[in-house]
Amino acid sequence: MAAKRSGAQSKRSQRKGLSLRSVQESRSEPPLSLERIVATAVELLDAQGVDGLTMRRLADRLGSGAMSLYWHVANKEEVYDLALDSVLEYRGPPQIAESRDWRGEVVHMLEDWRAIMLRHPWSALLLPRRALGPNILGRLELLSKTLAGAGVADADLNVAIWSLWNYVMGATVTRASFDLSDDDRAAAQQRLTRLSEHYPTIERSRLLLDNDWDGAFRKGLDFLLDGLAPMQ
Amino acid sequence: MAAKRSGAQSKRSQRKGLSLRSVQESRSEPPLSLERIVATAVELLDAQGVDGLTMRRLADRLGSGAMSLYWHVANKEEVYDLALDSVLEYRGPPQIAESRDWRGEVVHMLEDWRAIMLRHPWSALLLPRRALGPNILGRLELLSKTLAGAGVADADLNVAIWSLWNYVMGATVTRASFDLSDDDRAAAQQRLTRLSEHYPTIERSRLLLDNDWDGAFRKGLDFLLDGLAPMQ
DNA sequence: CGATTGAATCGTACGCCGTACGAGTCATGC
DNA sequence: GCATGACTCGTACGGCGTACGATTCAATCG
Repeated sequence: MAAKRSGAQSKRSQRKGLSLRSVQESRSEPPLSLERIVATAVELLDAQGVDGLTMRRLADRLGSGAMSLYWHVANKEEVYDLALDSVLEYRGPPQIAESRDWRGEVVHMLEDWRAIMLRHPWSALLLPRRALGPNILGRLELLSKTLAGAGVADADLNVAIWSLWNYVMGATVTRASFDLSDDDRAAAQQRLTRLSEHYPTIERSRLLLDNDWDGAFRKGLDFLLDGLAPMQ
Repeated sequence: MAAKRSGAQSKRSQRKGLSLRSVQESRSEPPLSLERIVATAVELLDAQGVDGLTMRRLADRLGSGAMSLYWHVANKEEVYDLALDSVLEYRGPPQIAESRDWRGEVVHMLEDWRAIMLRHPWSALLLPRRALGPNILGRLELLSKTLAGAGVADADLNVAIWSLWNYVMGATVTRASFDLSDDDRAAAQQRLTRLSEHYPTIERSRLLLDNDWDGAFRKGLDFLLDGLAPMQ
């Protein structure tokens, strides 16, 4: 059915875990490394979008042959996985004491999340098609812990988390898709105006045009949190 | 930047609009038509997923040469666009009188929407990357009209609509992505269990495992609608 | 009636993609 | 000095989207 993602392993990762150093010592940094590959992949994705990333281009940018990548990485899918997860690292909010303002913390976490994905629009399109990496799971865990700490019962936790996650994902994906099609902002506006000509209510509310996306995101989030609050 | 989608036109659609009949008359139905192409593309997408659709395969299934498709369609992107929009047709709820139970209507529309996209998981992955087709816009318009009819002020309409849309999109995309990676349900469970080992709260809530997706969707939706209600 | 047209089909070919395969390089430890 | 194993990469294969031009065939017109 879908893509198989199970058995794939880079030759590198098949080795147990020994002997990382040796080559490391040479003067000018080793031309290839997983870190450099992932970082360059992110650069490329930022610059060219999801379809702009090809193994050959990636290798070119790294000054190596395309096939050299496959020592460090099992296949292109793994590059996508690593690039996505690498961008989603999260160091919590200032982290003061114990469970102060849970609502503020949740809002902060979710806005940070959204901000990242809007900064890297490809990530919003990629995420639904990739496995959950450690950073994504880490964020989910943190969200769960915060809500649980705020008193949400275990039974309600799933509803709470999925509601928030879904909302953020939807807002991010939608927004990113609008950004994507804005090759030329003015032309896009025109196109949308022409499109919404026969949709009077959409037209009247200027739904597709000058939205205050950030404000709308916050308001919807507040509605959800209002609904969630009685659960604690 | 992103893909250009502007100038593309099938040779067919460049012709004004005359002379549709002629060939129609031959005995065994004409081997190719936009309708057949789109319908077959949907079949293929249902069966093989987003990446399973290729022009050659599509043509094979239609018993024609690959290049013949390009008479009816400008390029592969257009096939995606048409397939997506074709699946999203909507005939409203029983449509009784004027603005009865607006909340019930909204819930019905959104659950129908979600149901479709879960029935065709590829559509959830496609939608964020495609332009808004007439059926999608039609659904948005209907949603807007219902909310406006329920008394939501124009100023609040955008927030209301985007909140709901984002939530539905997120829920759909997330759910579809879980379905996607379930080549083998049992193996997937195992993998998720192993993954969540180091995420105690996720583990405790069994967030990734036996969720009542439908119920959770309804509850989150109710929270949103509760929040929206005061606007009317 | 034959000639012309234009709708529709399709074979071939090009440039790109991911990656299998195996040969090459080179530092290390015997 | 030789074997080993980490790492790099050239070549090649099959598949992709699609540009281009030849082909077929029914309708139209003189």
